[in-house]
Amino acid sequence: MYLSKYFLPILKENPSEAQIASHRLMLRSGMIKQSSAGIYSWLPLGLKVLKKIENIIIEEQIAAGHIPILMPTIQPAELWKESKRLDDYGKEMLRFEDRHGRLMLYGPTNEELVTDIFRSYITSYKDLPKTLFHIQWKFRDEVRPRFGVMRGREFFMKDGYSFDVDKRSAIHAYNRHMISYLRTYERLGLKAIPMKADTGPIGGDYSHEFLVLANTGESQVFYDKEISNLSLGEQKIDYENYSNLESIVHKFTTPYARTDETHDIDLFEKIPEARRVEGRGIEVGQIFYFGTKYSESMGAKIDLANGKRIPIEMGSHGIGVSRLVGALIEANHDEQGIIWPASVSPFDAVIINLKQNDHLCNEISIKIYNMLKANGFDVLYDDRLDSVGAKFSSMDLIGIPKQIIVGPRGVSEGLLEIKFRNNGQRINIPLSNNLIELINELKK
RNA sequence: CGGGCUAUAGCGCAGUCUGGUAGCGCGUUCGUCUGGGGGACGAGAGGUCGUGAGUUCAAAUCUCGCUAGCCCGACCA
Repeated sequence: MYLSKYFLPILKENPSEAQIASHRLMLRSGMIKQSSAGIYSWLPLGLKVLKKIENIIIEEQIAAGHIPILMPTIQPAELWKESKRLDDYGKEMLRFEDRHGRLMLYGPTNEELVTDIFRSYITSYKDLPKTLFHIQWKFRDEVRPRFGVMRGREFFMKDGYSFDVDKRSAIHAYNRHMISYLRTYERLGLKAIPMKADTGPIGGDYSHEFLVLANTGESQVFYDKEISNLSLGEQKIDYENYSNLESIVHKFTTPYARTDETHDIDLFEKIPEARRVEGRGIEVGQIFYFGTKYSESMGAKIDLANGKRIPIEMGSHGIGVSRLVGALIEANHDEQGIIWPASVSPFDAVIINLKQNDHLCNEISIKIYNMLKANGFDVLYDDRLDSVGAKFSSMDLIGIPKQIIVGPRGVSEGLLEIKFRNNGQRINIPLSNNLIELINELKK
């Protein structure tokens, strides 16, 4: 993409409404534009990141055996009457009437809708287990939206719903979600810690929130340092294997890790002092096994082999996709701007032409651009006529991990320069005919 | 939902107290120069001062209403 042909409305000054880094940087780098309180348009750069995160989530959910669907944003209120949540939800739920006077709502979540789908078709234990998920816009009419996309009213969320014949199978679904989420966060370049969450009236041990450590986070967190050293790494996961998943989940849920909601000071103080960590975190996901809460009230039942009819065991599992964009920036930025992890960066690399009037620099920049595109890289070419400083600053701001710098000085010596956004290091690369050295460096 | 604050050019702000020609920086347009960290000079364009009423010879400025947005708290993925 030639920058001169793109739509990248960068702001030089800080918008007055943005208080925290991610919000400020998303506005400045032209990723989003506020439409009204807590509601945003996603501009090209922001949309690219949002879609990259979404794709990683989809890949990992499919790898875990879960099935994508898409449910509507607008739901009929009748379903919520059935589950008895219509009144419980209060003013957070945006309600309105259609032209026939039927009460509708903009969905804040989809348990009712998905349970309705399931009960319409599934009647036998032979059809279970199944997990359906979708990634869709949701709306919660927060009294006080803030922090940009981290606490908007409209938000993009992955929510998955598991349907199982019994508790053992439902817990396996829970474990699949735990592990597929851990893998997702790792691929996003984030350290997210599963923390024991409040299960409310249902009780039990089967709810975890995933928190990204950041001092702007809204939750107070307490954990054993050991848990932050755990990672799935490259290990292959067999999502069908009950005991294998169980042992991984056991490993990740044994060390103490809780938010202030479930914090137990006595347990916390049993951890050796050197390993106790207190901090703040941003919640980027939650998994929850809740048994027959909705299947019971909404009549989603199956026949067993022995002819008995029982309500389906369910769980719901969510990842805040749009919120993750903010969380990623909170975790990856410096004074100059955003520093994208390669997996979610809106572009793989940017070519900065330092002398836009120079024939040689132009020729070489264009050649690199075409060559990289042909090799499958998504490259931004900063071909603006702006001064060098303006180019460097704005490219640092938008945070592309690798900057390929083409300037008269290097070109005259037959060299290109790559600057790495994360550590500021620069290396020289010979300017060869096939650019193989450059391509290899970008593949790293 | 309680408490506080703001609204003036695309963005950031001054002007409001003490009513009288609407201003600054950045950006933007044109031209010349410049070209390894938001460059220089020159010339332009751009505002019914959030909105409605009132006071006044005269309102960005004073009064009242409304709307929108932000901050603290309660709440929340």
